[in-house]
Amino acid sequence: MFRTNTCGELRLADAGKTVTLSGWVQRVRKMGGMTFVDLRDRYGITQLVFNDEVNAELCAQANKLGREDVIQIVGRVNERESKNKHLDTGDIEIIVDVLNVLNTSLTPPFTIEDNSDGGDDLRMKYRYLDLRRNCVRKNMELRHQMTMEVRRYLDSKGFLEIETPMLIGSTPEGARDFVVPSRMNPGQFYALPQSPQTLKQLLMVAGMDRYFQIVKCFRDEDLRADRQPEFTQIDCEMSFVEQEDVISLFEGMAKHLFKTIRGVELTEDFPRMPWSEAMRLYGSDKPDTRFGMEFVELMDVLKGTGEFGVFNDATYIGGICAEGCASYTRKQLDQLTDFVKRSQIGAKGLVYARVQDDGTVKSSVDKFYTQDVLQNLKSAMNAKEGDLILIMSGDDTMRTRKQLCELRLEMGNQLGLRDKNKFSLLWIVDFPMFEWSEEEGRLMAMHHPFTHPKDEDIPLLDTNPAAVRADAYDMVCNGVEVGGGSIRIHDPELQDKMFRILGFTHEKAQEQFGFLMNAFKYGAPPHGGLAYGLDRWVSLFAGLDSIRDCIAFPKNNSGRDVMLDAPSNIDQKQLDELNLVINIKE
RNA sequence: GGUGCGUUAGUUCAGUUGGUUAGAAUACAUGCCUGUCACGCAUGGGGUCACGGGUUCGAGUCCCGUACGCACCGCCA
Repeated sequence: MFRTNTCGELRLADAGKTVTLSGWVQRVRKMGGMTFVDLRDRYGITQLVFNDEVNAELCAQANKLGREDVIQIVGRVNERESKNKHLDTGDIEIIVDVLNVLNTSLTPPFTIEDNSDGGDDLRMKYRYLDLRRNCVRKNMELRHQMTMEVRRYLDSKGFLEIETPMLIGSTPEGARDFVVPSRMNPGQFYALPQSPQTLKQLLMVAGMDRYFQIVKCFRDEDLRADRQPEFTQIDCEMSFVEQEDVISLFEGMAKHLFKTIRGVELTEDFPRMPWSEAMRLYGSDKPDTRFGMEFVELMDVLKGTGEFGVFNDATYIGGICAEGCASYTRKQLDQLTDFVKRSQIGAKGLVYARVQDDGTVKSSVDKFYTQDVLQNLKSAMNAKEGDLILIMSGDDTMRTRKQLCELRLEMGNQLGLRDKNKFSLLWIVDFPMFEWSEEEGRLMAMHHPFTHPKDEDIPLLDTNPAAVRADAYDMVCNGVEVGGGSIRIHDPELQDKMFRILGFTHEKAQEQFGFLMNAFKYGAPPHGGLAYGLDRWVSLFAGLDSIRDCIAFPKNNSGRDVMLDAPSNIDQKQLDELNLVINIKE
């Protein structure tokens, strides 16, 4: 038997017992005639004691131990003379009688401690060592607990967990597919699913009226701190439901997770915000509502009321009010201006106005406006003495709002309004059905082509498709899209019409999605669903900056697994079998 | 495809205006130490300053390019 107990469970009550423990050597402290060893496993740390006077040979053996050696010991649980409050097992120690070295370790490339000295790149290369660290292991445990609670909740609601295939057909609509060559079908390829979207709809046709799956999805797009090429969705679909049914059931799941994982009881319904409202107030379809600072449109106040050409030429002028920031120095304001001018935000400039203690407004455009106009600005912004008004303008409303959104988030950061322990959830609803793609020169589905238009907007499909809204909904928490879904089209004719608007010919639609439209001809029930991003949920609950930290073996920024050194070249034999020729352009 | 920042000891980093032998901390090794728990003390080993080119009497330091990493934009139905 390798162990009678774990390294985290022995307490004062166990004093006197003879136990066997196995684990990794965290640290060896040699005190001369006495040696202490911290023995670690995933449950905790237990201190081992070796005494030169009691057993010189054993103590000498302990002195030779190195970090991360794997050992097994037999010894007696002893009450400590001086207790360690920082350790759960800090009241006891083990007086060792037998020491077996099960395996030795090279000196690890970074220290296996909470505050490791290792950088990200190195940690990823030796991820199996990184995972030994408390803080990383805890993320894995949290992830496990969350998936368990998800299964518990959905099972209690009658959902079936059904696996769908990983090798499916490629669809050009949406993200770029990862593809897998087929040996048995020369020249043909499988694709890895971007999501099991069509498959879960087919399960609805099959009568599996409540389905879920905790499932890997694959998208061959560039990575970010919150985006991995393979990520995990909690994918769900239900039949005989309307938008309201889906929202309330999955709001229930969010509440269940908050309650069971964070101990937070959310009693209120999550607010609903139409997409157009989110864009108007926050310039984003995933607003961080932990703080206010909503946009105020200022066209009426500032366009044509003064000699400032930038505003007079603008098609959108918007402002935010930073409470108590009138004391910002010139340097701070210049830094904010630099922030919005950075190429990624790309604004031309920033206008600011301080509300001074005497109620007058002092702005960077004073010479163009009368104090009366500036007072109008103050009241439009609902600003008070000591506040700072920040204004951006442009000739592209969406673009300018997006820039103002970045500024708002930056101000939120500077003012400490984005507290990781505060959670602000809401639903964004009434998304537009389509958005115009400059690149493709056609309308694209904003959600996906299977999304049901709002019933009252269906007539607009023929006359003004750009104005059609969809039965689509996203759940947003702290500025992160944690999930989204929609009611789907179950009428083959409506689906066909949708494809036509998206620029598919009937033949092309049949070729790519014929399997779905054919299935719809055999009695498809009304259905809809939602998918939560598991990695983002775990990150949110763990307070992580990157989803990488809650994934056991993540990819780096370039989509590489630096531990496995994947992707890699394959043998010519493999290429031949697959009828593939490598042709890399210089 | 693009923007910004970075790359110096095993590791995390510092390195002044371009100037003698490139430092610190930590890790590692050795020794001392019987109650430590970030133990302490002493000693020691450890460097292709990412790579290639350029400027210069002289480059870790300045310039150009490449590679890699991170953050972001585009992209992500």
